Amino acid sequence: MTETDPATRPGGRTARVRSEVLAAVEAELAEHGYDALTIDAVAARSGVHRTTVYRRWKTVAGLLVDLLGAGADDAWEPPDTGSLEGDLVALNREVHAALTARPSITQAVIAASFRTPEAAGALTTFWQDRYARSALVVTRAVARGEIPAGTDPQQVLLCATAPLYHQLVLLRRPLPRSAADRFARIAAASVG
Amino acid sequence: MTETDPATRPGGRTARVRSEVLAAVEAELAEHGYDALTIDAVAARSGVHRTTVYRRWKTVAGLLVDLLGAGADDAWEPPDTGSLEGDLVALNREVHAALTARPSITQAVIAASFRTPEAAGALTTFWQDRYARSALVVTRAVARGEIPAGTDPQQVLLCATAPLYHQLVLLRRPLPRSAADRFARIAAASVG
DNA sequence: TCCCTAATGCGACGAATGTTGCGTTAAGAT
DNA sequence: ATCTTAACGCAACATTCGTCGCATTAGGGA
Repeated sequence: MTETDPATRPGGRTARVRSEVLAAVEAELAEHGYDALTIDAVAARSGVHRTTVYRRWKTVAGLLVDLLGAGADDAWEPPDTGSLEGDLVALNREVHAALTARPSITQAVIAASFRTPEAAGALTTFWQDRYARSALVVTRAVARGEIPAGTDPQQVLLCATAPLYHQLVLLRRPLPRSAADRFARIAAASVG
Repeated sequence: MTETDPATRPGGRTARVRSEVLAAVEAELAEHGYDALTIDAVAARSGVHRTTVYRRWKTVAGLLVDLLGAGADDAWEPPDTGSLEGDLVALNREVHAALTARPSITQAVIAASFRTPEAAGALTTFWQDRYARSALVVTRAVARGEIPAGTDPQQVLLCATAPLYHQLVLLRRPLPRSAADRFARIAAASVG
């Protein structure tokens, strides 16, 4: 099952083109932001022809989805600090870092998700996976007897991370990391 | 100071055109959703000429911003039920209703805010105003001695409403109204 | 090394999008 | 009732976006 489809050629030039294009996307994102992220601009910067980008990625959203996938860590695991509060604080700091990075790929993909269904699908899949894995911090806390059994993991995680997304993405206002920590503590206390 | 700019003509035909166009926007939004919301489609539906729409509203985002402004209630006040928890529950129900309406103008404007800066500005202004007014429910609770003085209103409000936006807008998953109530209670308890 | 063909490059095309100049209509002041 | 001109209608134009057919390049197996 390790064999690849013989009709495809992922090596050599194809791989080089892909990395060049994705690098161009990131650079363009850093310089001019998501608004100026055009297929033509990416193609021109990468030196790859317009048609090639259109054929392989189809849309701007496709480019961002690929970039998100390339950067995604399949081995990602939620932090394990020994306490629910510590875990949530660490989680929130990851989210905070992802949303305040410049350029923030997450922010760009969120913006793209409002344009094409594929980007929206990719994003919800990504988050669904992340939240499913993160549920571990809650079940561990239950196992430790820290919080009552039957606690809904999704509710705790939403309570912790949602304010960050809302403030930084929708309200578009700055949020210090200390505030991120505070929301994590509130979420932990809400089930304590 | 009640006199209007003599160089402008808000009455008669101009007003009629505006209402026809905004009605077309809402109808188009209800039928085909935000994706299909094109200047041309709106113009064709309203019977107004393309050029007119381009000149007065410039972009799709401009149309939605105007629609948001037309629907905004300047006399809006936060609910006053007598308790912080009751107020927050009522507030969350308003947010929940706005986000689950079909079509949801709020959802459409959020989508538009990721395209053009004007829409983003209009939205942040709108929310800033709403959150500023909503702070009253917290200060009232402080005055009643329900919660300690010095409580940050913004933090409480974020804690209550953010999960709704996150789940319904970004995660794109359904959220029953009972869950909205629950998040309001958590927010109230976090400062109790 | 040679051969097959997937992947890319290239140019041209059509469609959608946005702009401009000018004539026409009607709001509102006199 | 008359006049001025803001707002609108109209058509032509420019630009951007996405697609298609065909030539060229280069992976990777024989």
